[in-house]
Amino acid sequence: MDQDVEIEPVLPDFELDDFLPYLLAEAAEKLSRELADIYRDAGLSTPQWRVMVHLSYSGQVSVRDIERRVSMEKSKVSRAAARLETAGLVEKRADPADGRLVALSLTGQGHTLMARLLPRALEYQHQLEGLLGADLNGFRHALARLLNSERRT
Amino acid sequence: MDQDVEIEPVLPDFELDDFLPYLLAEAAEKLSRELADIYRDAGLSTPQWRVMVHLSYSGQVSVRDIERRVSMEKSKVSRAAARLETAGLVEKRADPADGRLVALSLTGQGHTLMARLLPRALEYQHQLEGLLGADLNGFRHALARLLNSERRT
DNA sequence: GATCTTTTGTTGCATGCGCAACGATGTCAA
DNA sequence: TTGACATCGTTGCGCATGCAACAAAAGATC
Repeated sequence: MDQDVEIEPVLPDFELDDFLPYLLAEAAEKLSRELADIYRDAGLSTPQWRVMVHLSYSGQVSVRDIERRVSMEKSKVSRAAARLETAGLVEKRADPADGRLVALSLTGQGHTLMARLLPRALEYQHQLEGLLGADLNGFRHALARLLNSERRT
Repeated sequence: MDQDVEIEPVLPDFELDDFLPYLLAEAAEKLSRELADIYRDAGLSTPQWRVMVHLSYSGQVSVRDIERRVSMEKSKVSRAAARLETAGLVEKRADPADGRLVALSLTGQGHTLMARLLPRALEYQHQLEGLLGADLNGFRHALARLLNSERRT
């Protein structure tokens, strides 16, 4: 009778607008784009921005330190650092204690730049916090849970 | 006296772990990575997955439709669709009404694949919802606010 | 000390991306 | 109908990325 009719299983109801990984990706991309408006004028790419931020409050660190702390591939960090050095914003020296390590630090120029950019980044953060209002604490709590959770499988 | 001493402005206190754009980016990347475990076995890339999801509940659409709906570059959609067609998961036909449009739709094979993958994606979603617990509503609310907000400056 | 392993940072290579340019089709106005 | 303009999808190109391979340095083991 209907043996040559393709039986297509019914797909479950899937609403993309309710799907958390998708929503989170969209929101993250939007915030990243808006934040980039702050440092793009200074000629910084996103990886370069992250390295600069890390150097701003961590003093003298190695590539490996940044890789661990900011979860960037070490090759990404290495290339970002190379360009920052060329731009005169970062200084690369050999660690005297361990020859494998590279000691990255801000130059005076880099320091001056971050003194200009960081307040604007913080202002943006305050804007976001104001926008979230009463949901801010729950939001932070939820993010922390997601970041610290382990995959069940 | 100290006229040749470089005066370095003090950088504002900036804690990366409290910075919302960074936290959001980290969480989004983590969830995306975990979700990818579900569809990577099927040989799908992330853009391909998004196209498949959209086709799963939108029926027959054009490249432009997906571009608008899923906020992917049209070139990205185009290439993803081309590979999905090669893989036999998606069918590309010319829209009879408008020759410029391409009518994308799932093949039987694509339908079968999504019938297998979508429940697993939903299960992952349920895991996340369970993890967030009481913070879920606030979290969703906050995400909606961020996504719908307009840049002030 | 000699040898093997581990760690650190850079580089080569293949791949995917965004952007612009393009051809093809459709729309509008005169 | 014709010509100017808009829209859609693909493709070429430059560039960033992730991964693996690599050299240099440090550590471990004997």
